[in-house]
Amino acid sequence: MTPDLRIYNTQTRQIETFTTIEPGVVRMYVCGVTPYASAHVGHGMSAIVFDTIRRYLEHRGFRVRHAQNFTDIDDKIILRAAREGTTPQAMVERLIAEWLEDTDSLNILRATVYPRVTQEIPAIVAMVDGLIARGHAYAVDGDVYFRVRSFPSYGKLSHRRLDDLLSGARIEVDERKDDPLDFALWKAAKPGEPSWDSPWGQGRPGWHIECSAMCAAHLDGAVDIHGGGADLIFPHHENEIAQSEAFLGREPFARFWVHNGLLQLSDQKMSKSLGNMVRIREIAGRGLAPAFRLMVLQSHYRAPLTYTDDGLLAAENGLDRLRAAARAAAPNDGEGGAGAGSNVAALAAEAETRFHAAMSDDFDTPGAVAALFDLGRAINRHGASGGATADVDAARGTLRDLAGILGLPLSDTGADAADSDAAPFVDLLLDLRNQLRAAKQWAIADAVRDGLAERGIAVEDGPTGSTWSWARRDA
RNA sequence: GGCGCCAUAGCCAAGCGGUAAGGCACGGGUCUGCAAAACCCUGAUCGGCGGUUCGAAUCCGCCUGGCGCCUCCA
Repeated sequence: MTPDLRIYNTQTRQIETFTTIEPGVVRMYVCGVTPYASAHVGHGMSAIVFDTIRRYLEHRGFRVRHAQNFTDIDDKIILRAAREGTTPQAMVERLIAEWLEDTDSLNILRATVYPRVTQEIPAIVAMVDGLIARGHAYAVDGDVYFRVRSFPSYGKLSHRRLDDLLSGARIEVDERKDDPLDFALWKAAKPGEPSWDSPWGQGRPGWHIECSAMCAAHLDGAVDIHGGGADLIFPHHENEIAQSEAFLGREPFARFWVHNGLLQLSDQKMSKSLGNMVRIREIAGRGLAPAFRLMVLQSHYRAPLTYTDDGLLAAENGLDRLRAAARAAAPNDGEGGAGAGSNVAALAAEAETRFHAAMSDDFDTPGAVAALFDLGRAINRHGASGGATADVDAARGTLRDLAGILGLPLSDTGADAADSDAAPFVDLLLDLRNQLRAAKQWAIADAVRDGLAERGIAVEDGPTGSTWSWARRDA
């Protein structure tokens, strides 16, 4: 039997049993990106984390309504577009297309909807208007600010007190605001900026309001899971709560606040503003996107993870191990003792149980992955020992299925070798080489293997014949 | 200054009161013409000091060292 699903909630700081507003349906909103530069691996980590959560929820039988926004208008976009001599719209379109390519490469399922700020202006204006009407916001010179003091529970997500925030002294003082902590819902347009009509004049939305409006428009106002990187807890998510709950007049706006730890690069947060980023397309271009996914999954989603190239390559090696174990047709030698005793079927069932126990416990993907590796070893151990090959095949199926839940495809990477234009020629070379081997012409046979290796083709000799595959690009 | 997180074998990383998962790398074996793969074997008492407990990596306190948020950020 499958254990209850338990998830850590940032707001309560506790692991709670997961329940939904509507039975069988999960409304999940994950803060997306502001497309003003290529996505880096930190964004990739977040996308992988929430994609894995979504996949597991779906595996558990939930229908997941997954919304991820694009903040397609803001200061940085305007600035960057101007610098590049293009329009904000053109740049945004290009980068959104890039984002979808990048997330595809990481095997991220497409969200149910990708709302964009610029397409939600009426809903945003309506919400801002409603907040003014309820006394939670006020307009000044074309700007509109949320009155933080009007929302008594402000700070409940990030566990801050207003007085502590004030003493931070890093809040710029704006005389026009009633209170230094008040934040913008609507910003008056400056000359030349993209802008929209509103009751307060030409302008555009503030940073936080979009997500509230989109949750209202696309997920019926309240959500079961609201996610994002840990750096969004304050002020972004705190402000979202204030806006949404003040507007809706009820709580909670989100039942589970889920935040992933941040990816670090050389012991420092990776961030677009710091410029210390590694782009997703760089690793995808090296064929290491699946390895990156495994690297992320081998650490708990709430813990920070340091990105290193060594770590990435280590994950690739581990992934190869899983792929080999899952490969059905490979009649590996490896006549390990195996023997009777434990049987694969039982070990597969055990791995599955461990997998679900781990995933149900606040998405402990490292534990789930460990179960996968153990199952892989059990398969390899029994693989060649004759016996119940049907059980071994079934275990391979279990391994592939469980890995699939994590978004790790283990299916034959050998397929692309067979499809390659070079295949007939490589096959011919291997055929000739095996004739040489039969004649014990080792030196020439090895020269062929070495020559192929130099050209990126790895050859392996097994008891039933030789196989080849494209070696990983670069290394 | 305020709030919070982390510190486990060479590296990465689980663990949530009962005597340390998993991955990578290293070394020794088996198999192999060789190589590769696979399998087997080998390694930590959990940053330091106190405390609570029959019992703590797991709870509490202090210290040391990292990091995050408080400003745009996944």
